[in-house]
Amino acid sequence: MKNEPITISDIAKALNFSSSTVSRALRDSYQISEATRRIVKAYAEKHNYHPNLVAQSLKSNKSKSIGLLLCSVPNNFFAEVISGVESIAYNSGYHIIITQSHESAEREARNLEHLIWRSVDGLIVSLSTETKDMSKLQQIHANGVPIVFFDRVSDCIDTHQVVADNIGASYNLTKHLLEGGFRKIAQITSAEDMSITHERNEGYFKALAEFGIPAREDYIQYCRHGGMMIEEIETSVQKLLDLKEPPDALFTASDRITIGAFAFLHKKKIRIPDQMAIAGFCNFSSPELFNPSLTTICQPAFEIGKTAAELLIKLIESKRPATSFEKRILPTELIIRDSSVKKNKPLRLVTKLNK
Amino acid sequence: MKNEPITISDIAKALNFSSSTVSRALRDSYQISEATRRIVKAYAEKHNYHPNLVAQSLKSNKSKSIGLLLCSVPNNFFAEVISGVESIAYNSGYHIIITQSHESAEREARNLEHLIWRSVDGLIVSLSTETKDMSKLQQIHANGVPIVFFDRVSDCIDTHQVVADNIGASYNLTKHLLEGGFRKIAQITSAEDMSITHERNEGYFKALAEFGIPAREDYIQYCRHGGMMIEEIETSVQKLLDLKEPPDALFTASDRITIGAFAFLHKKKIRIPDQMAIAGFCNFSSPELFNPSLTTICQPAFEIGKTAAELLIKLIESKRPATSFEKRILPTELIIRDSSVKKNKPLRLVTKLNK
DNA sequence: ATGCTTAATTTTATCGATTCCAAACTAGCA
DNA sequence: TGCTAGTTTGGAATCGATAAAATTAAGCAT
Repeated sequence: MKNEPITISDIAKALNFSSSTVSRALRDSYQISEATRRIVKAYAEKHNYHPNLVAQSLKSNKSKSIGLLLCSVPNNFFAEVISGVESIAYNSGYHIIITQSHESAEREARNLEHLIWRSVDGLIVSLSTETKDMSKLQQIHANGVPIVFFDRVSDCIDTHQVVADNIGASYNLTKHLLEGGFRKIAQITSAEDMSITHERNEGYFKALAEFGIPAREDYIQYCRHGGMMIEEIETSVQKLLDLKEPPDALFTASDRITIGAFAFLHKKKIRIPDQMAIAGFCNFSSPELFNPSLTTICQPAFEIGKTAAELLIKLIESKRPATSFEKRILPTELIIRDSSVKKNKPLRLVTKLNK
Repeated sequence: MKNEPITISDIAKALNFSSSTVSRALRDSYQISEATRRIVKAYAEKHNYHPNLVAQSLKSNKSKSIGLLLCSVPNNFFAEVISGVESIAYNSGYHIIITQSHESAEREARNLEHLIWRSVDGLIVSLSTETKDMSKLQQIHANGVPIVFFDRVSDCIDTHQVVADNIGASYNLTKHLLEGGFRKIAQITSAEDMSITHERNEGYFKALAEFGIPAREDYIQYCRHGGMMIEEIETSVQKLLDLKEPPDALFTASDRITIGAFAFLHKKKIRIPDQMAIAGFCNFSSPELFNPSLTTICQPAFEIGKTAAELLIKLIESKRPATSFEKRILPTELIIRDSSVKKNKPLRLVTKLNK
C-alpha cells in the first residue's frame, strides 16, 4: 500500500489547473473563485495532501525550527525546560533542535555553528560555565537571528531573558537557615562569572547582612565546571570541613552541587543536619525521600521553557525587529525539609515565595 | 557587520564560473580540473561558504533528521536515551526532532504524522502504554521510512530492536529477594500488553519457579498508564497492603512506579525493608541517598540511545533495504542496597550482570 | 588540414511551493 | 458597439543545490 505524498503539481495535473492556482486555492488567496477553491481543497483533503515543509522553507527562508543550546539533557532542570519549550513550539508548528554543550565553551561554539547551518529561525540559549567569548553569539544576533536567554544569561546581547528568581530564592533559603539558628553558613556555587552565580550570591549576602553576619570569603567555594565533575564538589566540601572554623550549614547553589555535596556528606558519615545542615537548588525528583529529606529550592523549569519559547516565537514572527526587551523573573519554591532543621526544633512546612 | 551566508551562485558569479562547476568543485567531482577546484575551494573557504541544507534536502529528498518518539523528556531514562542518540546523530550530521507522547496513543499518532511532514529520514520509537493500533506505523514503514524500536518494542514491524536485558534483570532481582529470605514477592508493573511488561514478568516467574514458589495472580498489579498518574501506583500498593496475606517484598517494574511506590510506603510510614522490602527498575539519580538506600536495576539508557541511533543511521544510509534485523539486548546493572535486605543480615554489594 | 577522442565547462532541468506579471474572460456603461 | 474595470487563471521566475545533457576546447593521429 504505497502512499507517496502528493504535491501541488500532482493536484494541478489531476484537476487541470495550473500549480499557481492550486497553491493559491489552498492558501485561501483572495483572487480565487469559491468554486475552484472548493474543488481543489476537496481533492487535497481526499488525497491527504500536506505541503512539503522543506520546499516551503527554501522559498520562505524560514525553517520553522528553533535551536536549543544547553548543557545537558539528562539533568532534570534542563529536561523540564526542554519539555516546556516543546509544548509551545509544537503548537506553533516549530520543531526544536537540541544541542548539549556539556559545559564546554568549545563544544558550545561548534553547536552554535551547527544550528546556524541548520538555518534555525531563532535560538534559546543557556550559556556554559566556561563561556567567556560572546562574539560569535553577538555576530549571529547582529545577523538578525533572534535569541532568548534563560537561566545562565548575559547582558552582552540586548534581548529577552527568562530566569528564576535567584536573588529571592537564595535570600529566602539563607534567611531560613539563619532563622533556624545556623550562623556559619557556607555556600558552594557554580563558576564565578556567571549570571546565576552573581544573583545567588546577592541573595545570600543580603540575608547575612540583615542578620549582621559578615560574609567570609573562605565560606564561598566556586566550582569552575558547575559541578560537571564530582571531584570539584567533593574538594569544595572537604575544604570547608578542613577549615579551622568549619561551617554548620551548606547552601548549595546548583542541582548537581546539591546532590554531589549531599552524597559526599553521606560518604563521610557526617550527620545531617546535626553536624552539617544542607539545603540548596535542586530540581531532581523526590528529595523528600532522601535521608534525611532534603530542603530544596525548586525552579519552575517547565515554565521557564514555555516562557522562553513564547518570547522567542513572538520575536521570530514579529514584522519589525524588537527594540525593547524584558527580563522575566519567575518565582521559585522553597520546600523546607529535615536536612536544614535542627533536630530539637522539628519543623516541616511548605512556603511559596513570589518576587 | 552583516555577514549573510553566501551561495554557490554567489561564488560562481564572483569567479566567473557556472554554478554547476562550483558545485562539482566543492564536492570533489572527478570531472573538474585541479586548478579550478583549488580556486573555488579557496574562495569558498575564505568567504565561509556552507551549503544550504534546506536546498540540499529538497534536491536529495533527505532531510538529515531523525524523529524521536518517546513518552516524556523529563524522565531520566528517556533523557539519557536522548543524550545517547544525540551523541551519535551529531557526529553523523543528523539532527533529532523530539516528540513526547505522554503515554497517550492519540498524541503519539499526531506526533508521528508531524514527524512525517517534517520528512524525517528515520524514526526511533518507544511506544506509549496505550498504543494498540500499529497500522499507522506499519504504513509509514511500508512507505520506506526506516524505524528502530527501543525499550517498548513491537514485533508487528520487522525491524531492529534495542532493549535492556529485561528478563535477566527481573530474574536476578527476584532471585536476590528470594535469596534474602523473602517469599511473598509482589510485582507492580506497567500496562499488561507491552513488551517490557511481558519480559519483566518472564524473569520474575522464572525466579519464582526456580524456588518452587507458585506465582499468585493477586501479587501482580498492572498500571495501565505506566505510572503516569500517581494514583494508579498508590492504588496498586494499597491493594497489595489490603490483601489477606500481604506481600513482604515489592518488585517495581518501572522508574516511575519504583519512585511512586517507595514514596507511598514512606507516606504510610511502612518500615522498609522490615515491613516491606522494595526494589525495582530505576534510572533516577542517586537512589543511594534515599531512606533507606534503594536497591535498583539501572538500564544502560545512554547506550540504548547510541545503539538505536547507530542502527537507524545504518538503515538510512544503506543502498538497498535491509532484510535481516537484530534485537540488541544490553546488560543491566543490579545494585543491591538497604531497601531489599533484611536488617539482621546486612549486605551491600554491587553486581554487574551480563546476558 | 581533417576527423576523432578526451577533458573541462556550461546549459538546462529538477526538487515543491510561492509569487510577480500577464492574459483571458465577464460585466457594466456610455 | 466599444471601452474600462474587475475577476479569475496561467506562465514563468525564484529559492539553492545538483545532475543529466550539451557544448567547447584541446590534443593527437591520419
